[in-house]
Amino acid sequence: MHPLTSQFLPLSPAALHILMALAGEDRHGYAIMREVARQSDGQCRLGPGTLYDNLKRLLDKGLVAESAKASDDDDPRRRYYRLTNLGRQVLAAEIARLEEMFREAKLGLAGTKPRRA
Amino acid sequence: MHPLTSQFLPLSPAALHILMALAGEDRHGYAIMREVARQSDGQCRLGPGTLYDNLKRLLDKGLVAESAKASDDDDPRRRYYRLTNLGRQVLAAEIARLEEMFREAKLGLAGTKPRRA
DNA sequence: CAGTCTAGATCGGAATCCGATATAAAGATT
DNA sequence: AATCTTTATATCGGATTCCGATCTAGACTG
Repeated sequence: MHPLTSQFLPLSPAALHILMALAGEDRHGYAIMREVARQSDGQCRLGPGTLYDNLKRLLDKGLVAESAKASDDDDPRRRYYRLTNLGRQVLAAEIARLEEMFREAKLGLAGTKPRRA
Repeated sequence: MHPLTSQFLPLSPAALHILMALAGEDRHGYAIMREVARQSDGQCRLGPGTLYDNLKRLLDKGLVAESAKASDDDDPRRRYYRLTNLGRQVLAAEIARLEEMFREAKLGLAGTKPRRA
């Protein structure tokens, strides 16, 4: 476990979803909300309170930064966000962490008889 | 997405960890706490408040049930819990859901240039 | 017996999420 | 131009969840 990223783990569900929405490209706030809903097939929908609350915290922690506008003819109200390098590392670490645990859980689910402690 | 399980998703982190701790075998409360800490390399530690709060809710929802004692010479204070069939299905569905999203996120992380929305 | 560990459980406070709400610009339609 | 709808940022009170101190007490060890 990397000392660099472990202080940020475990991520809250909302933070995880936001980082994942930004994994592929920079997005503005409203687009993040839409992407989270899309990625999760509607299972996870962030309201504006949750989004901006979490964005603020992620900005403060340096996992996310504001990024430049897409272009000069882009909607001028939009504020774009991107993952920092740290944010990418933290997201990768959280994914690795959970996937490792899922591996073990799936082994347990594959068994049918409860074994006694 | 199965209509049977989707009403229970997304799971909160604590609920997910508890279900995973019970995936392999029945455990009593204190052992669940220890297993969660072990599975997550100490990244996630449930305090007693979180544990019993969540256990109660999982019991109410039918994802977890109390189970028989391990043996007659087991510590008599212990209360054992097990995953119900529904609990197993919900856990499997949550893992599948997250793994699918991780697949996509990892593709995004693998790219280095931010692409514009 | 005293000390330590195991085990169940509660509860007030802090943190996080929900979602209604507000404001307003941009786009579409009439 | 006026009106309606969608996009976009943001706030905030209330609800929910988590934290962890705390309590009680049994089991084990020396």
